[in-house]
Amino acid sequence: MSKQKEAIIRVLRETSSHPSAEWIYEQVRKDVPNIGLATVYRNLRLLNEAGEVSEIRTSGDGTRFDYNTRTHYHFHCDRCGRILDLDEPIDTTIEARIARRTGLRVTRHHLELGGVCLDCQKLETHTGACV
Amino acid sequence: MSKQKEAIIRVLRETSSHPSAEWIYEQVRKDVPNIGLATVYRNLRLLNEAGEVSEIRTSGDGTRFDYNTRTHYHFHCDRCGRILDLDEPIDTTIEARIARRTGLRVTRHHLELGGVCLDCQKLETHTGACV
DNA sequence: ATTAACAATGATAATCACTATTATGATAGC
DNA sequence: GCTATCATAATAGTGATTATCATTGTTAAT
Repeated sequence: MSKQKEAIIRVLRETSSHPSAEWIYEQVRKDVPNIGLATVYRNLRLLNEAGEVSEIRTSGDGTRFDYNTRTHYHFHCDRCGRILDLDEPIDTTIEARIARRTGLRVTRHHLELGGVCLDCQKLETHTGACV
Repeated sequence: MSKQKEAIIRVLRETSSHPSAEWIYEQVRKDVPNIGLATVYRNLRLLNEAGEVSEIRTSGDGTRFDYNTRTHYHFHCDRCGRILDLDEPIDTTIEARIARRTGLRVTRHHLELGGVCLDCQKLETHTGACV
């Protein structure tokens, strides 16, 4: 466990957002100024393979990382690109159900909702923009 | 509507797979041999913006395209990368439900299951590979 | 038919996110 | 102290996608 890896985990743990590798890099630089971007990518990949973080591939923006590896659902704002956690209850039967019906081996599932977040809706009202 | 755009749509309509831009490019070249790769990308982007095709961003493999723009759910094989359509019934209430509960404006949702497809499972048996 | 206006193309350069390479520095066992 | 090991920093490289731009259709008016 290098100080770089530690710093990356600390950044991930202390944010409730779902940051990109680039953003994580910027934050970690405050702790470890001469860290390389490749180190961030490498450790994020290793952490993902070890199941300590999970990758989120969004529609439109790049790859994001999540310290919370338990299955949960996401909302993606098409305006600002932010990802929010939803507290929608997890469908615990769908993987087995589809596996039984189709024969596929199902090991994960993810639900993504999309639209406009509260902040971006407020912004519309203030500016009078019509969408 | 150029003959290039037409050919791209034809390829998309005639395949049940969820092809990458590169694959579409290879197919369209049979019709329009000297089409440029950039033209394929440009038209795919335009078609997506016009809502005539939809982009699928997978975990691991690149962007895929789907001529079917009606909401439906996908299965992503983590071995071969193929995407299959599921005939799981669509949850028609979730968008409104979450919108009501959270205030978010919800305009779309997508469910992705992941695991190992039938072909890749067969392959395991034949080779005796242990996963 | 000719021209003008304009949209779409093909070729290629550039960009972006990410990965491989390589030489270096820290750490631990001998 | 010396060497093996491992993660690192720096940088070059890769692959997918996008921007640029001169050229080529395409259409409409003359």
